[in-house]
Amino acid sequence: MLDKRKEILSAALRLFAESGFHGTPTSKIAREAGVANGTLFHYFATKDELIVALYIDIKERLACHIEEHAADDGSLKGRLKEQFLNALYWALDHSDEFRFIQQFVSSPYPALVPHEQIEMHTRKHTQLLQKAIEDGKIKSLPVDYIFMLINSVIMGLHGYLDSNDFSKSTQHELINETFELLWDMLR
Amino acid sequence: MLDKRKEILSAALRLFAESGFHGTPTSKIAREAGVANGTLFHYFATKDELIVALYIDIKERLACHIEEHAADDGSLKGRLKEQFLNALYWALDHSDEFRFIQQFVSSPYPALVPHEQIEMHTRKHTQLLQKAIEDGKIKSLPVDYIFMLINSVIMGLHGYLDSNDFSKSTQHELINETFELLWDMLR
Amino acid sequence: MLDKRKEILSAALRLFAESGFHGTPTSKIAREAGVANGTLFHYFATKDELIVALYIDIKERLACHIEEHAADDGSLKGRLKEQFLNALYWALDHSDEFRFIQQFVSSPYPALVPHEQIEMHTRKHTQLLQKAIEDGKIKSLPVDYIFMLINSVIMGLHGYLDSNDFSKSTQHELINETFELLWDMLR
Amino acid sequence: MLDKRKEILSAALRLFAESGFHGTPTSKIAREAGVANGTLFHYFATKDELIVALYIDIKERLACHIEEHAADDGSLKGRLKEQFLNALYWALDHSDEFRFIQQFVSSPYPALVPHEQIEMHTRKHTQLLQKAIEDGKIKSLPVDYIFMLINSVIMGLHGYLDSNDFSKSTQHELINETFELLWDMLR
DNA sequence: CATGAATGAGATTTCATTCAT
DNA sequence: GATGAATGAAATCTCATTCAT
Repeated sequence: MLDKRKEILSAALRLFAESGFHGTPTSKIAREAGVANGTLFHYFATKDELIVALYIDIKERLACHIEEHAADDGSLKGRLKEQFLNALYWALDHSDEFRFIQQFVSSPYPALVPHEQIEMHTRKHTQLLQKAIEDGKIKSLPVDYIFMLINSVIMGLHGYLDSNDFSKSTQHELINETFELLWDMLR
Repeated sequence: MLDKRKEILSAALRLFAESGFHGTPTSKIAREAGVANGTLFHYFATKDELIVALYIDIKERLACHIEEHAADDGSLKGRLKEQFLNALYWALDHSDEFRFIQQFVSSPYPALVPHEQIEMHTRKHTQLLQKAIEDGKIKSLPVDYIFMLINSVIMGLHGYLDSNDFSKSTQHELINETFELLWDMLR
Repeated sequence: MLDKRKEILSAALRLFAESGFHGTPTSKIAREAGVANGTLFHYFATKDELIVALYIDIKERLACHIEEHAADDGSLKGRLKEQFLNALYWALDHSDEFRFIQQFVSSPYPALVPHEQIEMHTRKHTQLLQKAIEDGKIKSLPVDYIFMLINSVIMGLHGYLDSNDFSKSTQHELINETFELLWDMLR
Repeated sequence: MLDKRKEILSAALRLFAESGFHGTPTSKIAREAGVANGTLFHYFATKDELIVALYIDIKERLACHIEEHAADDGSLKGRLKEQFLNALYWALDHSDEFRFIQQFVSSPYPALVPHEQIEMHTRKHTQLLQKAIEDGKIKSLPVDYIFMLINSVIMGLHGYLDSNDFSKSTQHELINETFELLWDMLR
């Protein structure tokens, strides 16, 4: 085994998505990760710390993904759309991660995350929006308000696609249409 | 005490919103409800059953609220707006209920709710949308898709209002504006 | 319902035989007997009292059965055989009762039964043996020793017949043969 | 402490014999064994599992005892007698074990013991009987039938000796005489 | 670093029993 | 007598965490 820390995070993610934070004992995580019970506590002092670390880990991976796939050329609308699509495709491909995040944000855990950590990740997304507002491309509304609207729609659309059983192409169509709706709304 | 069952549900709601399902022992719920430990299990065979019962209870109360405050006269847009406002004001006035629901839906519990129960509550809301589509008032898209979009925005906006500290009038303005954005988007 | 006390005893017997004393809650007994939870405690102050009452009840019914079916005429051997057969057939026809008794005697409950109660029932059986010894029909050994031997064989044979699946006639044959073996041994 | 598992089994045996399975809380067993409450469940997943494990443990120890003390030379009768005496003396010296076994077999627990486990232990005893039948030393009856008869008498005699207060020599005499009675019966 | 036996506080649940109606 | 909601002590079992090896 190359990296026990990663094995633990990966096992934890799988199990948390399946049974929730409290339905998943640390012993089960350790077993699933192929390490001893106590080893988990070498890497994460407490279960809470593991959960928060997993949250940060996922957020970073998501940010990387969006950054990597950002088509830097093109119009502002095109770049925003790119982000929107990337976020959704990532979510569809990483439903464990997505369920974990949802669980996390509607739990008392976020209080344990250093505030700047959260800022940092959202900053990246809001920068583009900020520019779009300043350029008059979209309505002049508070950035975080717009960010919230877009985010909500992403969450909702993901849930919708996840619980229905659409074909890849139907999914693609719906995602595109939804972005257009959003764009019309914000323009 | 008039109704111990209600006392238990009410105490559970308060504590779940505060500390989460698993951060709240049944013993604390019983104490807070002013009943004996065993009494809780007289009304709810398991803690899980209590959680599901609470979910259904809240959903019913929300549905009643929206129904009661539905302005039956007026345009379709007016009636939809009424529902939108009602949902949001109810959520703002019942933040415990709202946090509970959020926790609930992003947990493994929904699997325990009989499917028809869920249908029943959404049906009421979708009927009006269905009519709006048929009358050509809003875009011809799947009802549940539109319902999802509206819902997402309600959830997001609630979270936004909840975490900022706006005055009542600013809140009102934001809610109205948001509805108008939504309406433009769907029209 | 004619006699709630009897209904309770009857339900208790069935359930005790099935799940043991401690695997059977009083609430289940009450439900099965078709009476309210608290009613059980009108008739039996405690669960222990119910168990002991049931033991005495069964012992009395067994004694009655043996007495009723005692062929008073005939040889001593014939009368003993009659008792042996009656005991076994009763046991085979009343396996719940038999399992209850077995459970009872290998539990701490017998300590709660007034000693004379026990004496009374055995007296009836030992009287005939006493006479047989005095008449020189069977070996001159302590009565309670012989009683123990016979009893043991009855218990063992019952278990044997119960766990195998013999036809009625094979059962009958085995019972007869066993008595003859016993008789030869004691003669 | 050398072996916590053994300490737990030993404490459980003592307490079960004294107060029955259900009169003995696991917490008391742990305390008596000098281990923490949770340690018990490290070795035995449930209380039931502990009870079954204890049963198997005792059965094995009994089988070992009988095997070890088997006088391999001598006549068939002599060897059978040896087994009979060994079983009885073991039972008299291990009354806790014996009471436990009695309790166990007249409870719903035997259903939890894998069938082959039971077979295995009885096999050893029945082999000698099988041989005796084949050699024409004892009556030609089913082996398990004869085994049952002998067993019943052992159980009964043990109870008899246990509840009376005989001297060692009287005990010895009774055991010998009983074997002779049995032998005459089976011969 | 890694292990996994050991811990013990605490959680859920059961159930004999009481008592107001 | 009969009821069944209410009780609360106690039982079983879980699990995050520690620590000697």
